[in-house]
Amino acid sequence: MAIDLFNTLGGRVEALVPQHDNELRMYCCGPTVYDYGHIGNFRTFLHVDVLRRFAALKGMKLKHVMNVTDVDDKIIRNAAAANMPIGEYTAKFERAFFEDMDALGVQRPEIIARATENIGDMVTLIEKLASEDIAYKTEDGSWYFRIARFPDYGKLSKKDFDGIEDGARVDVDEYEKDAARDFALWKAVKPNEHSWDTSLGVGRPGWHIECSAMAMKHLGPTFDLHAGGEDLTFPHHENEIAQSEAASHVPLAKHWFHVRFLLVEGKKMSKSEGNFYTLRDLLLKGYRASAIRFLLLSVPYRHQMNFTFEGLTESANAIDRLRTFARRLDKTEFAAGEDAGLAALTVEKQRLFDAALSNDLNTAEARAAIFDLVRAANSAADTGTLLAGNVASIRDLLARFDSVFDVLTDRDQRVTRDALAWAEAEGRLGEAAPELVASSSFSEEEIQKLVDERTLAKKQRNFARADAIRKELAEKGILIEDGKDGVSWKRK
RNA sequence: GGACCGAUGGCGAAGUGGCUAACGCGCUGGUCUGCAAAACCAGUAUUCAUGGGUUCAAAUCCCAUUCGGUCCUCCA
Repeated sequence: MAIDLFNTLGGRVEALVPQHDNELRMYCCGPTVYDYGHIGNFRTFLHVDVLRRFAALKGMKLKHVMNVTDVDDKIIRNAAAANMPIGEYTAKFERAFFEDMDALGVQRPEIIARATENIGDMVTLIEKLASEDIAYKTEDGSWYFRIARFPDYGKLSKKDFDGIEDGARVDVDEYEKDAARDFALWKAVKPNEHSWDTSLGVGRPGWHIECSAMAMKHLGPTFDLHAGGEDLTFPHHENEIAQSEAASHVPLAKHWFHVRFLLVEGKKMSKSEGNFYTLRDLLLKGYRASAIRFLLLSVPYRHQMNFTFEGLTESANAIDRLRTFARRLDKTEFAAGEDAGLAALTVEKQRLFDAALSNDLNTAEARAAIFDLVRAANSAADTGTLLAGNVASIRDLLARFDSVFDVLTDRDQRVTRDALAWAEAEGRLGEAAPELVASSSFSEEEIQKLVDERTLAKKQRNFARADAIRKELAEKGILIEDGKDGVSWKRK
């Protein structure tokens, strides 16, 4: 079964079918490494992650290229402000970016392409465009793309560029361009700026050219899918199409995948609204990485989602339900045999799970299928109709779910510890929630000692002491569960 | 100003012409438990922003209004 996916280019849902050898060749616009990534950035990368994981589940091979923009205006400005060479500055934030991606369980693309390491390919592409008079050089030494030479301009963003829109801003500084909409391919060097001395002159690449050059270098002139946040549709992706297709004369990408923006507490996320959060901000507030991942994935990628703190708590609770069930499956000795009804239900839920993701990556419905299974299986376990022969298929479906959602394995403690260590190194430990700092310094040995003491007290029917210990642990975020198979605990 | 998207229970959210409007969280009651927790069971929107219209039938299609969002040159 193919994956049906909305294609911005066609404006409708179309089957995603790899063109070569069942290998999905995809390019995803990556980060500009000038600061720490925020949750809006990660919503996009997380949904691209779901796409690649589900494609792999459907048996496709993956060749996923992501760029790292490590030279641009903001980088130059910020590095200068920090009095650092841009390479050192971007290395710091690139490292932080991948740490965050790891924290959220986002798989690494097969190929990471840095702009500064591919200048030569960009120059070659611009020269090719220049040879056809599509690129032209202005008096200051910059190079621009002549939009008049690319009739398809606007096909992705569905814009009609005949005439200038009312209210549209037009950059009056760049008066030397032939047309207002012509965009920069190569920017002439300015004083004290990082630059490259090339056949085009001394300067640095424009924003869009890196993606065209690196995508075609690694994936060929036409590949299966190109992804990014919704804002990139125009001008970035439109310009990429223009640059690439004007040179190659074939379509750049078959499918264009755009992830919608999120709201934070019902409003557009912005620094001035005070609702702008990096991943690290949230970790220091005590929210778990898995809850952040699950929340960001719970609303399908084409819908606007409202990111709230209440939602994070809900997601953490929902994950606890799943993890508790997975533990129950592992720890319980089920009676021999197989319940046919439950076996059939498991098959049906797997069908629904796959169908939901195949239907334009409907993560909300896929999730619902798994919760249906969990309720049915818990119920069956309670009434004794979950039998040993049912366990394997239920476990398989959970694993299938987790190969896409990746929230069952608890990596949260490690991620939070790393975030605290980072905060300490950066002198930002004061931003961390106090109970988080207290809880993380509470070792497993200490916890286990108290848990054992409580178990002993219970045996002696000293319930006052047992309850006091339980309360003490609860205040440090440790939750005790007395089960049939002994006492266990978990961090809240 | 122009183009485009959205509004579903206490909260998040699926569903886009036809069975009792998924699922998660929360809340209330019950079972279990020394008490809890976990789990299960029952209850929790006669109703899908508002007002009109089309249809045998609308949360789903059409029009208007209100509100939120994206884009209209470097923001995921």
